[in-house]
Amino acid sequence: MENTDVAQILAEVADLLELTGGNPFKVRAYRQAAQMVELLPGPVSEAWRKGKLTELPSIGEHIAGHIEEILSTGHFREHDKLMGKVPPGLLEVLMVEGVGPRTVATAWKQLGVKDLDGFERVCRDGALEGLPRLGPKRVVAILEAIERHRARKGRVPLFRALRTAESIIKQLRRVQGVRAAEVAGSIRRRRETVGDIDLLVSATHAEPVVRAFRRVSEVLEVTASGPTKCTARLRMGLQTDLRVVPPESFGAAMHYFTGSKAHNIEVRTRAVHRGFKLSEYGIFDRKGKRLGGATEEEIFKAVALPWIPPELREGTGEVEAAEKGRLPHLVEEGDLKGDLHVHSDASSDAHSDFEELCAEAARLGREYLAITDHSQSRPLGLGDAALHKHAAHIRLLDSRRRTRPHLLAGVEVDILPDGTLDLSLETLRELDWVVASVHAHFSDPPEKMTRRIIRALRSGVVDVLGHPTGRQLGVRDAYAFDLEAVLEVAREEGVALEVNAMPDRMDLPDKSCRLAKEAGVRLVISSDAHHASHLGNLRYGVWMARRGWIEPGDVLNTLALSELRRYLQRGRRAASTYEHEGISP
DNA sequence: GCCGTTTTCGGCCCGACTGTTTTCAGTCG
Repeated sequence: MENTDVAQILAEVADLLELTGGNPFKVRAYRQAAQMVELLPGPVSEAWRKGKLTELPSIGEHIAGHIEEILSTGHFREHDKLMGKVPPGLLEVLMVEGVGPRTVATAWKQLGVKDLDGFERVCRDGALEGLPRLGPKRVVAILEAIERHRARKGRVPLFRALRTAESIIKQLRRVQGVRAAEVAGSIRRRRETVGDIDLLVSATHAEPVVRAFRRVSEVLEVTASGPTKCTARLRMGLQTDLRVVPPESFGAAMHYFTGSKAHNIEVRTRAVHRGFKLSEYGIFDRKGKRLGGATEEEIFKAVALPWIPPELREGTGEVEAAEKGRLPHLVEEGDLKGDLHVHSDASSDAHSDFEELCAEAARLGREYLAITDHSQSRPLGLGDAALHKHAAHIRLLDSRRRTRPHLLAGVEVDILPDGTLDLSLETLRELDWVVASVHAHFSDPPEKMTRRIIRALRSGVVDVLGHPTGRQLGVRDAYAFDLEAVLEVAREEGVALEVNAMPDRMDLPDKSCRLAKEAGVRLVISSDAHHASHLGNLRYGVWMARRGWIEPGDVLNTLALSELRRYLQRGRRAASTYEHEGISP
């Protein structure tokens, strides 16, 4: 039982309660608890064993008891009971954007809708349109949203797939005779969403590995199984393919099953041009003599290439770059010196105080943290006066601290619909670090969104644009705007773009990272931590950056604090080109 | 169901937007 499974059960209880008209505050309690569990970096079962569940924010005595029930029995009676009352297919209907519990409950009770197909049917045949507050425009919007939902389906965010994959790998490594067990496929390439899980094992005898795999608790149903290969559907919904190969083929198989398809075709073509044959079993010459295959390095070497990091293997120029010795020296998590987007409990949606944040950041070896709580238009966010006080408090605290991490006084200020900022420029100028983000009005038309963001970047007080596309993996697509126009302004104004490392955001997307680099815009890889435990999530941002060919020099927070301070002084703070208030959007 | 320098009861964010109405319900962030 993994965090995701527990979180899913709790979230489903919230949905089911909502559909049956339960107490909305109870609904919210379950939802918050689910999110807490989902984003916990360590296993929730460990917190349970140590009796520390109730120490987590949003988890009280009741829900801790429920989690215990789920972990120890695999079931939650309350959940089963609710599932008996509500058609389970309705949960998927709730995931359609713009469709909430009231609409679903109405369609269910009045039209007998039981699942997404049924819901689509009543949208199309006009039955839904007659119901209260449901006119033609909404029905059209809903049908479009159903289509988007269907397009997203079948892929899950990397962090979910990775957790399951790593858990299975750990179990396979314990099987006797296993030399190595690794995750391949799009997970290894660190794509932000994953359609299936590819697992690869090196062993002299395949059968025990396949047998063990079939018995793994994550497996729901085995759909195909042979002596060296097994395909199964997992409880979490994805399909997974296991391949067992002999040690002398492991590198070739890793390369083959890591992909991408486009990358493999390029490398294989190179092999053919040299008179070789490349397959998942190895690389061979014309006479069938094995030239290599135990390691990936042997494969690359045989086709006269240096080893290419998996994140680059998308067939987007990495082979050519490798051939010319121009592969980027990709950024690594260890290059990051600090974290420049962190919420303290002064933000209503965050849970850790300065002390907890500093302790965890110290443990992770961070040299500095920028405390960037929300501005006033967020619920309970900070206004000018409150932020002034907050910043003073942060600086005082920092001056008293003798150890790392150092604290920077910052803010995450909202970019309002007209492109102005949610705090006075005077206040913002005082701060060490300003993240500016869009948090509302996501559906502005692209031209308006572009103008809105550009106006914010021209304010002369913004250091970085936070989670630039607003996407939430598996939930919400990026909002539409002209990235290239924004990049141009960002470069002119010396504003960086954030690579937000929240596992369900990973925003900036990889391709956009690459565009930013080409446009001469610096990046900042930040955790956007809302709890001390989230500070460890930076790797998700690093992965996106690596997929975007990003090197340490492209990333501001690879700078030591003294260098960062120097950079900020000669950067946009020196010359503001724009008077914010007077310009219309 | 959670939470508490407004602490064990009684709050819990709330305004904007949209499509639907003719004053507002539902959804979202």
